[in-house]
Amino acid sequence: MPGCGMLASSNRFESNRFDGFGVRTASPETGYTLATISDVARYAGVSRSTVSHALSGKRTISLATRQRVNEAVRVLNYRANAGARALATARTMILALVVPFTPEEFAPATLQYVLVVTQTARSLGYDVLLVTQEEGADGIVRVAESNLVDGVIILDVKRRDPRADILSDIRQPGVLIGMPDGESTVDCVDLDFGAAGALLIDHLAERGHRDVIFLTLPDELFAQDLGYAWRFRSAALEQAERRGVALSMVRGLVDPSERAEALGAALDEHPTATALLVHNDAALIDLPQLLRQRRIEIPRDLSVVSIFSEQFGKMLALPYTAIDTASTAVAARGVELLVSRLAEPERPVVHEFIDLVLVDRGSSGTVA
Amino acid sequence: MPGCGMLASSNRFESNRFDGFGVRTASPETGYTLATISDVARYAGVSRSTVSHALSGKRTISLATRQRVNEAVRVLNYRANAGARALATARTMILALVVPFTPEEFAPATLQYVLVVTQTARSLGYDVLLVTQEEGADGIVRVAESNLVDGVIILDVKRRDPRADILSDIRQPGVLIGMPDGESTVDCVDLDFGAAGALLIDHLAERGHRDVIFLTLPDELFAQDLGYAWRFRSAALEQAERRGVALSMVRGLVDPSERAEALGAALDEHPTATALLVHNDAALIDLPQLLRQRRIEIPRDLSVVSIFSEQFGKMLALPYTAIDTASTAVAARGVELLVSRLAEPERPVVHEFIDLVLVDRGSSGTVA
DNA sequence: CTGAAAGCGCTTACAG
DNA sequence: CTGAAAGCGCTTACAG
Repeated sequence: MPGCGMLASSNRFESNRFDGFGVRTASPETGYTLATISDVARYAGVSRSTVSHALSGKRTISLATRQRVNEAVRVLNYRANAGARALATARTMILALVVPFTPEEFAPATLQYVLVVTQTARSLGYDVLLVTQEEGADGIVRVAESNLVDGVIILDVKRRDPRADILSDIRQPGVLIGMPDGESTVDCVDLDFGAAGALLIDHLAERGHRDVIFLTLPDELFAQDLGYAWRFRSAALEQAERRGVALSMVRGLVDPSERAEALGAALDEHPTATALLVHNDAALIDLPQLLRQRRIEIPRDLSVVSIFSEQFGKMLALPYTAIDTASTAVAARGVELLVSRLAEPERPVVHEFIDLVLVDRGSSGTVA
Repeated sequence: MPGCGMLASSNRFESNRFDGFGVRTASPETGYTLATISDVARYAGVSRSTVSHALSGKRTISLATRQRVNEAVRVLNYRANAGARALATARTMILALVVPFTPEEFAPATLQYVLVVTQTARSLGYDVLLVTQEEGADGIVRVAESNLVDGVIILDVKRRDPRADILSDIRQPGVLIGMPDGESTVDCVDLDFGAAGALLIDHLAERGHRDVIFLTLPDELFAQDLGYAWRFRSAALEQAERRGVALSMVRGLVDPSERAEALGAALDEHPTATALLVHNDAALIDLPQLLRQRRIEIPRDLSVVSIFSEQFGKMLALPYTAIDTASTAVAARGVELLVSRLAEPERPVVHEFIDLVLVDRGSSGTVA
């Protein structure tokens, strides 16, 4: 198809006739070319710098000129070329989001983070580029060093996270959604999973529970050094010790059939337990059935408290008193922190916890 | 912090001394600037065009020169600026992925599509930019007209999808992961949900089942005009008619507590049914419990066949004979189609179905 | 309030 | 086999 290449615009500037602009042709078959800032300037009868300033608002433009520019933009359907703008400003308005791919972890929560990060970023003027865990640290370096992104968001932060170290090697700022151990030099935000574990123990202790089953995440997630897993468990164990609560720890399993069986066995082995503390989304799927099978009524026979995301709870109608993991708030705040650092690179590093909210759904009773 | 701005590189080219290159300084505190192709050219003692060609391999370069360039790239840690490259080539090597945000739909499948799309794109040299459904059609137009992306991938395709129409308004090609009604002018790939519905009916009919409960997706998803929902249901109904199978349709519900109750009621209301056909992820969560409660044994008392993704099945250990939705294959193929269209814009449009695979897990028995 | 010009960092005909 | 130069489409000091 000779002579109709999409970039065949070499002589677009030769003519002064207004039909020479790079507007769309009627037929998409013939190809068309997008209007550039030069087209707009010519149509409006002003300079390119005036167009640029009129659109950015970075200097005062007379009303008449501004209107002419806006009209030209409208007629020519002009939109600034992202690459050219990025080159000129050294900002891409794109954030990288490093998405975890942890088969042992539960998908609904992960998707929620991805969606909220993207929406929040958009509301602040940024787009989101995905970097898969598969590509890992290399991916972060790649998109950073090629100046493809202005900042990096990391999910599923580990206590000792190599990806956090990489952030200090690159030009762009980053934010951790999750809390690493020690004094991170990068902004981070998370739910306070330690406080959450302690709070749930307190909740049970105050109601007289002294014999509690603690159903944790599968070992595979602890092996991945995930901060939220470790912090919740450690704090729950410590607080139980402090409050004189006997905590029988039961490890969650990844395999779904073994998973339910192990949980059932744990229930059977601890007939004296008056409460169940659950930090394990997968187990929450199995739990209702297991309790019903055993004719265990909540909270009469057993109190149950847990921690899960609002979305997950709604999906399954989980009727348990629980702390909301607040994934929406955490993810949104993470993006805000990153964007604020972009605006003010020298502001002090913040390590922020989102407020804990315990939703009482009546699944915890009092022991005499 | 005067004099240490990250872009303070204006006189980088004045000096011929080799310490003038834009390599990183030891301390990240002082800021640093990335090496450009000019730095590499100077270090290697060649022209910028030679560097460019040596790296792209687009023309033959003498071994000696190539080695010098590679060494310079290594020493200066050079990586091409994405924006500059995009501007010069009119290609960004980024694909837009329009992610659905359908609360009624099940998250695990959606995340799987996102992950596979991203990984496949990477393996073909592309990055993936997320466009949320929230921003909708405007988002597609925005990233396309600003030349932020080279192509667009659309998930959760509707039978009559306005986003598919938008694809013909933009310069970039698109691909639909899902099948719209009619002769789409854009490439699309999907599982053949129509054939899937018919195949499962055949499977039951061949085993003598004549009285079958058909548990469908919630009305909310049909209301969204989702192609896979409609096609599966229509085909199942038609094929049942053809094979003389009485199909009692039970609508899935979104609310999780009503959902299980309604399904239980349906089971009770159809005691003569010998089989259950399920196209509803959420219902599959509730099903094991409901069947156990009623002491219904599979396949002795009831045959169950379904359709779900491998990932979802694994998560719940679903022991049902079922068609695999093959989300991995579908998503990967979608990206391949888009990239192949990028390479060959004039190739004929393809509407492709991924092969159906029915996995027999022994949950369907024979009726005398 | 506005314009001419330089520059961002690449690629790619063009010329040798 | 290699280089000088133009050009991609923006923004932003600089000058008036």
